[in-house]
Amino acid sequence: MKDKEAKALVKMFKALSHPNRLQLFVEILEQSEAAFEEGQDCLASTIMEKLNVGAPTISHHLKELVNAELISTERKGKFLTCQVNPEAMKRLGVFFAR
Amino acid sequence: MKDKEAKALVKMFKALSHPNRLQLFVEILEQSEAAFEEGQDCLASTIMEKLNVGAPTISHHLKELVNAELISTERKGKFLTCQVNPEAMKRLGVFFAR
DNA sequence: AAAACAATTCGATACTTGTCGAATTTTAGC
DNA sequence: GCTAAAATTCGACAAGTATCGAATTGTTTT
Repeated sequence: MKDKEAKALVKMFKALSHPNRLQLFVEILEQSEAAFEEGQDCLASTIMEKLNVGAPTISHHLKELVNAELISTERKGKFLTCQVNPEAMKRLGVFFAR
Repeated sequence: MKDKEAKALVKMFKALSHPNRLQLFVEILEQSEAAFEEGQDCLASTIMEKLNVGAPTISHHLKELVNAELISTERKGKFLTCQVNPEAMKRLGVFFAR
């Protein structure tokens, strides 16, 4: 395995290696799946209520997920919407398919 | 997702979230794949030469991989053999298959 | 039994990081 | 413009952890 690829994987795993961030990621994942029916839902505001942490912490965690390229975010006016990055899912899926 | 399942996943991700441990895991993974031809190879001794860390550190990292149920170990006399846990691979594969 | 080798345990240390409060920025609605 | 709401930035602190050296345990070999 190339060093570059290993680094990318480490970054992703690290991003998912904390309870709050994993939950954050799963929420976004499930929201994405449910996004067929309704419009995409926002986050920091919506999810902050589910997780028991403050806004600064959510912001920090989201940035790490983005930095690991697990999700991407988009500003929609006052809100911030999040989407799972399909590339990342595929990449990780392949890694564990042996 | 159940809390118990989330905790297990976090443990696995944390175990893979460090460069040396990921490399360790990948080495074991590749060794397992190559184990059809030859006999299973041992580790701390063999792998320690590839990774640039001391024996105590390897021992510590291996314990974490075992604790996360990503691998299992078996004593073979003086040596310690490692095998990837297929259950874990499947579990993680499913998680990213969406 | 003695020496050599593989691995583990134990403490200590340096570094990383999750969280918060306070202050700041950005956008919406009045 | 002013106020409220959503999100970000900043600084600080507590907790966790990767690594090492030294000492220890267990096993093989001579």
